[in-house]
Amino acid sequence: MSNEDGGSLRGPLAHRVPDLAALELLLAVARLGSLGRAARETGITQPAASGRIRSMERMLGVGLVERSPRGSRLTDAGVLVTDWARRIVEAAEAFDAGAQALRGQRDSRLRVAASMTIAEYLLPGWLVALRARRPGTAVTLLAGNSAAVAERLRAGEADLGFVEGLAAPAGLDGAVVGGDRLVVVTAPAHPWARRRAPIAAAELAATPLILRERGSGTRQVLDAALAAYGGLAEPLLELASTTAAKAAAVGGAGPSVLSELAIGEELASRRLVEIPFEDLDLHRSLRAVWPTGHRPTGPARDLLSLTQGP
Amino acid sequence: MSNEDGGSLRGPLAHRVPDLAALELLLAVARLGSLGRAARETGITQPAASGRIRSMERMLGVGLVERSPRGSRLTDAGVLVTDWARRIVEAAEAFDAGAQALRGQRDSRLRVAASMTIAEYLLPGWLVALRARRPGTAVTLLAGNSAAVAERLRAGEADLGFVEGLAAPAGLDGAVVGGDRLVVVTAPAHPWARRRAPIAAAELAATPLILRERGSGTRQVLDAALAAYGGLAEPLLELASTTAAKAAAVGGAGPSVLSELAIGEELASRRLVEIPFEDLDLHRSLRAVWPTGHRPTGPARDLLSLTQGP
DNA sequence: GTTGCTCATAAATCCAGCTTATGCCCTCAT
DNA sequence: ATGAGGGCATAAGCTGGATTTATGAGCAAC
Repeated sequence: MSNEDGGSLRGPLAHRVPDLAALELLLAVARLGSLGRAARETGITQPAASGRIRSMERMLGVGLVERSPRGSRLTDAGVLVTDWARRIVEAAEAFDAGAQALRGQRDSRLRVAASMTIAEYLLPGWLVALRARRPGTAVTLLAGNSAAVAERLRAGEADLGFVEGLAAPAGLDGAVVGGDRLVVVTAPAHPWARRRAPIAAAELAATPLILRERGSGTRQVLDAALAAYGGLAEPLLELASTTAAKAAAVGGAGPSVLSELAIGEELASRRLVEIPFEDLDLHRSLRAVWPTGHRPTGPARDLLSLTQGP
Repeated sequence: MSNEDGGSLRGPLAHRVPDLAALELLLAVARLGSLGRAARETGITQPAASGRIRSMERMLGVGLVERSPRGSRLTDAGVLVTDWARRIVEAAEAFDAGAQALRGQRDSRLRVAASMTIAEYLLPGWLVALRARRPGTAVTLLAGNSAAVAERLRAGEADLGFVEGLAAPAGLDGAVVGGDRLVVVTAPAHPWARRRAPIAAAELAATPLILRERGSGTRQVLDAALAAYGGLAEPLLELASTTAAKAAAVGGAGPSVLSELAIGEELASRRLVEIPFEDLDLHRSLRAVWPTGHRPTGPARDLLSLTQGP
């Protein structure tokens, strides 16, 4: 009776989750219906594919593929596993698209400057879509705050920018490509999570919160909105990154106010719960921006068209 | 000038994305501020950690951490990469939680039966949250259609079930834990994507669509809703899985009607666009269910409480 | 100055996974 | 029937990447 129970923290994730190559192979098998064909597509030999699938099945303790002399089909469990695997692969594709842009090729055809929030949460998805639609478009990404983005564009060092905020920076034209909203969140165990009535603005203002540091975009919006209600109370914690603030809130340190872009996953899995509030507008626009008069063309226009919802 | 451009399909993802162990290590470095501490936490030696980070930087072509004699901090690029990496790791955690449940331990304390859709898209997140709140709860997952879920519960072979549909199956009590909605989608290039007016129910009924096979939950809901408008036209394609239907729609084969749970990613990256329609209610409830009178207790109650939104 | 933390480098080792080379099974067509 | 072809499994040998141990060097605090 060692610690071989169905528990959780018995080792690094990498020992319990197959590597990307194996997951991609599984997706190929699901799509092509044959280990051999999947192997060929993946650029390995058939025995290698056979072995990889087998070791994946051993690792998970579940049969994934039903082999037959005329092909392979997924088992019921295999269908589920394959769908879960697809999530990992999609996240990896976003990572890859982002990382490639970060690398900053010399011969880049499209130079994008974006605020941190957008670069973190939205841009990778857009880059994946752009890659699907216009393969071979080399993209460079520069991340910085709104002022830095504006500066790059004015200096001609970027072709297209993305910023969040209430208005487009001076000297730049723009188009709204989406919205963001700050939400009040707590861990599910916090008393606020059991309230039925919305939090009043004044109560929110009077409560010590977990916040980003003064100067961050999130903090500025909140400061402005609560100014009419006496301004923010002394923060409970003041942290340098959205991630740190999120982690503190998840850990139950107290209520926080964060961008809904940053906490989708946490809300879905109920590591955080959203607390309704009233009398406040914590929306902000996400804008694509470009130098006044220089309407985007070429690759920049391609990317822009991806971001504009129907 | 080989194909070493900033393109896309120059090899398997695994060659351009670090493995899970490296990504976890990066997250640990970000959290702990030191390669050595991160190494210890990850269960490897300091030189191994140093090498892993270095090879990751070489792979991505970007510096990620700034080393100093009294610790390491992330670079600007490192912050972005770390956030993107976190997405992959979270997807891997969901995979792991799901896979472990699929394995079906003997000594399981909680046996869950769920419909495919819920097992695919929602359950892994719930299991991650459950693991965080009640570590050591061993969960077994059985996936099947609504009838199979009901059967398991009545036979006492499962403690808690999840089904989608308009009403709880006979003999079972239930509670709504969420909603699902069928949406009309096309590839962005499809003429419908440029329409401004919603699709009328009659027009939708008359159009050949990419659909799941007759008998699937999705198909049933759509059939029922369109019965009043002359019923569904002959399908354009009839496919055996949601994934296949999605792939066909993304490929531009035509319009499809799919669960919004299944296409979140595709909508966000605009590989698919949602087409508004009118005069139809394509909502369906997601319910937790249990044998009449046997209100869930223990681990089942823990899981149930996770799924009920505020 | 010494202790303690940080990280980098070097050399030896070890293991995991690949490829090549087979063999068996099944189906289909001749 | 009987061969041809596609599909998968097994065995053996090899290669390379990643790890560990051992050590050195830089900086800070006492």
